[in-house]
Amino acid sequence: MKTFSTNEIYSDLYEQLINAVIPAGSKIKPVELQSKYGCSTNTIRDTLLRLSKIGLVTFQMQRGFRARETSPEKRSDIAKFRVLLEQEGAALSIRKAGLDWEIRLNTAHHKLSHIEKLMSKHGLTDEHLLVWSSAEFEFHDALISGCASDILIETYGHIYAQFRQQFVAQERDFGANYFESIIHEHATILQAALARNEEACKQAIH
Amino acid sequence: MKTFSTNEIYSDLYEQLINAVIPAGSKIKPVELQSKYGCSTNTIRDTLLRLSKIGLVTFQMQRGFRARETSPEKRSDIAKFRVLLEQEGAALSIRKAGLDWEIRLNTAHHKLSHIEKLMSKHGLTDEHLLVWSSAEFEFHDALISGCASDILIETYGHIYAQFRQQFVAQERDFGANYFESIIHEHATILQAALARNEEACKQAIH
DNA sequence: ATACATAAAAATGTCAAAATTTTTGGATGT
DNA sequence: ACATCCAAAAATTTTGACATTTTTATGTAT
Repeated sequence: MKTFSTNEIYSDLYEQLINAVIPAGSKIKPVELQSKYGCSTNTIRDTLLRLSKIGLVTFQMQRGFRARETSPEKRSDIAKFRVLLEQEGAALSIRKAGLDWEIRLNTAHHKLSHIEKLMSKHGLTDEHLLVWSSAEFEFHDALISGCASDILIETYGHIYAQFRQQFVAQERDFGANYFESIIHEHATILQAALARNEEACKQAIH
Repeated sequence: MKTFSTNEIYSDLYEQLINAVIPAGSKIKPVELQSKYGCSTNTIRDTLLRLSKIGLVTFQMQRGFRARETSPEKRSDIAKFRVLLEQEGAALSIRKAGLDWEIRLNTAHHKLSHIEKLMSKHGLTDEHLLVWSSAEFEFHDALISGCASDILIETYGHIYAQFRQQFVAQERDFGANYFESIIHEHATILQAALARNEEACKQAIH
């Protein structure tokens, strides 16, 4: 049996959580994962505590761990909060950041755009989705990366992960034009950002 | 020797961190705390992992724990971010919240105000400072409590704790009029909030 | 002196077992 | 049928020992 390093366990659980392989709200029992990863329950516990920092996992004393719950209200809540942070981060970037940022953003969009084209041509394989997933994050992360606020960037990372966790499971059936509109949105954001137009960018993010 | 329950260990460390008894940036070694709390190093580790969720403690694999670092830049960063969240939370509360919220906010301010009067009359004992500390949080928490966004409230709690951690150590020497102005600011915020004036409230928070 | 390699010490991480707490399932009585 | 109590099972937490990694100290060569 393959043995996992602690970091691999962390990454694996992370993946499973943001892709809702471990469904939102479900209980996570160290004993059950122990055999899968070939380690002690303590190591799992340790890892889950670390994941609870991002908010993917909730923890209560004597009650163990759960994948963070979801509900229509929570999804709306997290989506709005994400918009708030991204708007602020983008606005600050537009105001403060220099050429480095523009390049970084452009590069990230280029990558993302490339994958999105592939996906709209061929179907949506799980493999594509995974690559797209990280490229999409990198784009949004690049967008706010010029804001000069570490705490905003850090928090955004957590919120983005939770956003994924909450939505992926629900929105499995992307309509054909769902992707088209996403692609268009990304382009609009890029355009507004590079034009240094704060208001247009905020609008586009929304 | 007194033995501590795990929750007591957590609370005690929490207090020490936000009051900079454990100075920002300093290393935290489980082995050293073990004797103080009368438990195994693993229990300390566990507790520190939980504290890292709030951001009071940073953790790196194989490098252990530290009280979160501070610097002028970081203080400015966290202060700005706190303002952002509080402005948004207050604005949403003003827009959405009902009578309950007004009452809660009023009550919190009343308590806070009471303590602040005591403090400006008599000096600043450490004991007073502790009570004030929690009353101040309750006021700001009440202010955003009507925003109907759990994730904003949760995040604000973390940021507020970090804010305390970063500033308490630095600003030990409150000038006499420092407190006067704080008292005035709280009153201004309350007034604007109850008048349902978003812009004035945002201004006051700033 | 500085840099580098190495050995000793300290700190951190992992484990399996024991202690504690919560949950489950059934028996009893209302 | 419903609630309550109890015992068994399961899950969680804590522990102390052991393995691994990092840090510190020491000695050697440039």
